Amino acid sequence: MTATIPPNQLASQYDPFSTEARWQAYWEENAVFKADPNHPGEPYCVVIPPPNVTGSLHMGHAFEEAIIDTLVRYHRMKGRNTLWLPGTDHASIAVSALLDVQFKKEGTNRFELGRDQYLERAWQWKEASGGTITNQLRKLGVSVDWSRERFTMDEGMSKAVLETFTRLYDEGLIYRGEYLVNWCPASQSAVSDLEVDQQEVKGHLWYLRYPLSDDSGFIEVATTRPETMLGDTAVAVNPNDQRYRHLIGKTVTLPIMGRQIPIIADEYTDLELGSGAVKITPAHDPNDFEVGKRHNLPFINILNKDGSLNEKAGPFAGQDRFVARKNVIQRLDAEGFLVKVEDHVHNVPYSERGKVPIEPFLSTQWFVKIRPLADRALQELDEHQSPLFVPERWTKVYRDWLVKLEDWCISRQLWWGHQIPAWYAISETEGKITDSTPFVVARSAAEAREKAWAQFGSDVVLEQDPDVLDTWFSSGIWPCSTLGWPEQTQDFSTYYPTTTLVTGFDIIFFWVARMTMMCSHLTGKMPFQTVYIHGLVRDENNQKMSKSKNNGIDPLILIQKYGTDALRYTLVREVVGAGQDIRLEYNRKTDESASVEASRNFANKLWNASRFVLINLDSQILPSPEESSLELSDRWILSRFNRVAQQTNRFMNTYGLGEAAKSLYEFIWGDFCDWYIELVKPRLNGEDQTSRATAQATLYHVLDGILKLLHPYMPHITEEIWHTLTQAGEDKSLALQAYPEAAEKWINPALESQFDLLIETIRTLRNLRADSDIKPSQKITAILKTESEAERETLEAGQRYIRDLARVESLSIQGGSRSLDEKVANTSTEVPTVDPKPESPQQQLPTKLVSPVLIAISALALTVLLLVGSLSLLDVINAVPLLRSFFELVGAGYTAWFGYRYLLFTANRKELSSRVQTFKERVVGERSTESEDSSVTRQEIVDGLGEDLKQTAAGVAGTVQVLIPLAGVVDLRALKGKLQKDITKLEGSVKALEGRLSNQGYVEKAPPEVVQKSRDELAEMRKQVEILQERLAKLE
RNA sequence: GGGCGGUUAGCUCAGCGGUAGAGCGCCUGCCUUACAAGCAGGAUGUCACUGGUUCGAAUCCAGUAUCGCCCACCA
Repeated sequence: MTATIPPNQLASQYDPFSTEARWQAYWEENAVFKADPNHPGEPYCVVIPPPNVTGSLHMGHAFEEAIIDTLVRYHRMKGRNTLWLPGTDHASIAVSALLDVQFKKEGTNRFELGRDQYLERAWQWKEASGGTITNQLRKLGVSVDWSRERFTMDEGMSKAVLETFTRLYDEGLIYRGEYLVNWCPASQSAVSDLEVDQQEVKGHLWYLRYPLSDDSGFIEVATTRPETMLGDTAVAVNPNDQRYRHLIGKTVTLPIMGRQIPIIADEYTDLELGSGAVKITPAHDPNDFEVGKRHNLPFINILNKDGSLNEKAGPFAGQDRFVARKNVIQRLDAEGFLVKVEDHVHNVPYSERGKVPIEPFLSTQWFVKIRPLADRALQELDEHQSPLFVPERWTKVYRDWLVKLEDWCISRQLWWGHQIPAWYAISETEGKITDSTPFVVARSAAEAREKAWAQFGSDVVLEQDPDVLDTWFSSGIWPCSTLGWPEQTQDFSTYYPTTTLVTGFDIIFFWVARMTMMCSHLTGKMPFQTVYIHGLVRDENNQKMSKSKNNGIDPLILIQKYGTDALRYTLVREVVGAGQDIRLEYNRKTDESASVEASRNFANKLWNASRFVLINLDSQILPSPEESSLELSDRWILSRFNRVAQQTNRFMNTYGLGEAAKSLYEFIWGDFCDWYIELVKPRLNGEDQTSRATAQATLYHVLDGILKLLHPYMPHITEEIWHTLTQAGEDKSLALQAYPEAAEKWINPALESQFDLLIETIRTLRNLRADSDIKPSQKITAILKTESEAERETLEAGQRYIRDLARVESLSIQGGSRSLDEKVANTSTEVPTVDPKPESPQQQLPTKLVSPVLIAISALALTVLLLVGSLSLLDVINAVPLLRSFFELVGAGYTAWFGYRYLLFTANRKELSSRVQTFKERVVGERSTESEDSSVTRQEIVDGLGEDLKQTAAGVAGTVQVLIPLAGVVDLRALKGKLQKDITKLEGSVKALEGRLSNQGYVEKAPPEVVQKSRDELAEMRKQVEILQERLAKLE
């Protein structure tokens, strides 16, 4: 498995496709993620939110699995005893609907087929296509333990379901009874409250008048479902309603049906609404059901299971509910009972799966008595903050729901699922299951027989309840049943309770709450410590992705285009802490996504950085860098590395996956690639073997750490590179290596800020060069000058770095550091050093007169020193003999001039200028013997060495002055404009700071360190303004 | 009707009391022997609005607007 391609033959573009497939196969074949209960470390267990076995992978899965896998891989590398358990659920209603469609095509239906044949076909279907979703999960690179894969209808889980049902029944927490349920006429089954969606529809409000039975007039009622009047058994008014008080107790004659129904008083009736009187249909409306119970009204069911009206509907029997609605209205209108019709927008409950309006329907069903279970969950929440929700705000949502929760209808009139383990003694009720047929609940048919014999004698005839359980009943025990419960297996004792449940907010009620209620009741322990709730992945228009809108974005298409790591990284980096919805950029015409492409580019960047490291290593295995030989840049990257390791760990421990992903990106690209690799290049090609070896070791060490840090986010590419880098054998996987911990001793903020100054200095130089029209290939000499002791030290410490970078940037840089000044001073006895505070150089530089000769000598000495310094230090210059290098001579000239003008003093310019003239002549002389391009530029520069030579481009970094000669035909006005703009901007900041510091309140009340910081900043900015103004003046 | 979340650069989003940030896009210059899926540099903001608290508010509080989500039995 280990990559054996020589590093210099690695492709310059990363190919995620073959790589990802290879490592996915490797992980699975080698059972890298197989959990071992005996593994040391604190257990870390996640059970997968089981996708529907019918399903195929959508973006929501990709998002969720990416989050889980990142967490799981992280904790595995942290040494936890890790298990991520995969599986699917049987999705009772979804599969039934799917099979119904299939059978309809074949011209049959489930009732014709019969239960056994139906189930046989269902299982065939499951075997054939149930693997789709799990194979797609594999393409995400999920680090699950496939050996522990479960299905909610497999043997063990079915056993757990039986155990749960019988136990809850024995405890009186499951009961059978006749209640109003949500009936889906499409699937012809009851559904739970949660499986009902309210949809706003434009309907009508029909006003009807019911004649009082004593012919003394009418009472007016309004309804949105007029056909239900056929089942009315009362009219209710509010007891405090003066208008109707006298009618209470009287009866009305129900139109069409002709039966007399009472006018009753009930607080439920709203005085303000409609006519103030409301028709009561106890068998077809949840409120009316309650009213009916309170007043002992008859319950008249007018509906069949398929949504048509039954014989209780009189003349409308057999008609579909919506056909009947029209006909009832027509009849009422014809007979003068319809008062008026208004347009009316209202919410209609729809069956989530069946996509048709549900009917409140009176039927006998199985229910879970929810209060004792919900109260227990509430107690866990209130007393033990269990489970802990992340983000915290979901706690309230969860809690509120538990508080108002009502009994849960768990029976479904379907066949695919767990058949309810209740056996009816049908011999007691003439061979039929009726509402009053006695039954026994048992774990098996044999046990049922035993129980029934004891109760009804051995001639009892038993029939199992035909209904199945709500899918969520089995999903509700997923965390315990998948781990072996009710058996006390080693897995169960080790990994239960699980650590974290990761899921979407839409599933808190469906699943999370049911797990907390059921599992805690059954095992005495909450099923997980933490619930991490993520947002939704929205489409490019910020729309929720849904089948009906057909706006889903197929993760597999993006994976094919950019690779799994790229998609995963994109999704995870968008997570950030808050659990917000994320929007995925996507172009439907081209199937492209800019944000996933950016992640793909990041993978490629890492690939190429690694290629660079590999190419530049001598041997594959390197020891850690020798501490004593570490250079500034080495220490800097090590400091940054350890800081980012610290951040990553911190973020991951608080579910800040997005922040962690972003900080890694910035470190890898912005620090490691952009700076460290660049400045290490000269060392790798240089003569200094110690420096070279140190750079190599540091590169190796940091890259190795980067791969480990990034592995949970981009598992495939990191595994690939890591094997090549370390030459680890097949027995090793990066996924099982220890995650880097931050070594605090390497984190050095002072050094990092030193480095920031250097970076800023370089940036200033680059800008100056660009502004001065100096081509990248041209070598120039620049002068850095500072009056701050700290900055001077930084520049000195960074000299090597600056030189290295200068080489890369084709800059040759001379440092105006004290050590050089001292050397200058040592060359002549009386030469003053730099004035530390040249407020305005012209006036404030030392005015003490020194012999012109000495001045000249000093200037020359300085020049030579700098040149010699350059020679010994700069490879650039090695390439060309000293005096043959035209540009360096120019540089030398400039240096001399600068040295004269700014670094030394301004005493006798004339004298020096003659010396400079000498330089000029020599340079010109040299030039005539060499012909190089861009001679115009050179000519100008050379000319510029004389008296009309004044102009330099200047910038500041901190208060370090950066000066370079102007070259070529430069647009002075643009240059000045730029300077002026910088000054204006700075002056604005100065003003703001001055304002703040002159505010007594601020100075007195703000923390001293904040005030001091402001003072320092103000001082620096003022200095910068001065410097820039000075430079501006020089350009005039 | 209750509850929750969002409103910051052209786009997607971080930041959540001390001088406004990233990625993408855009502009300028570069095929520099890790990477053009790249390098260097650059421009861009009444931080939705109005008040308040504070020495200081994008950040905290109150309200408004607006977009979105969840829950809810109103005939």
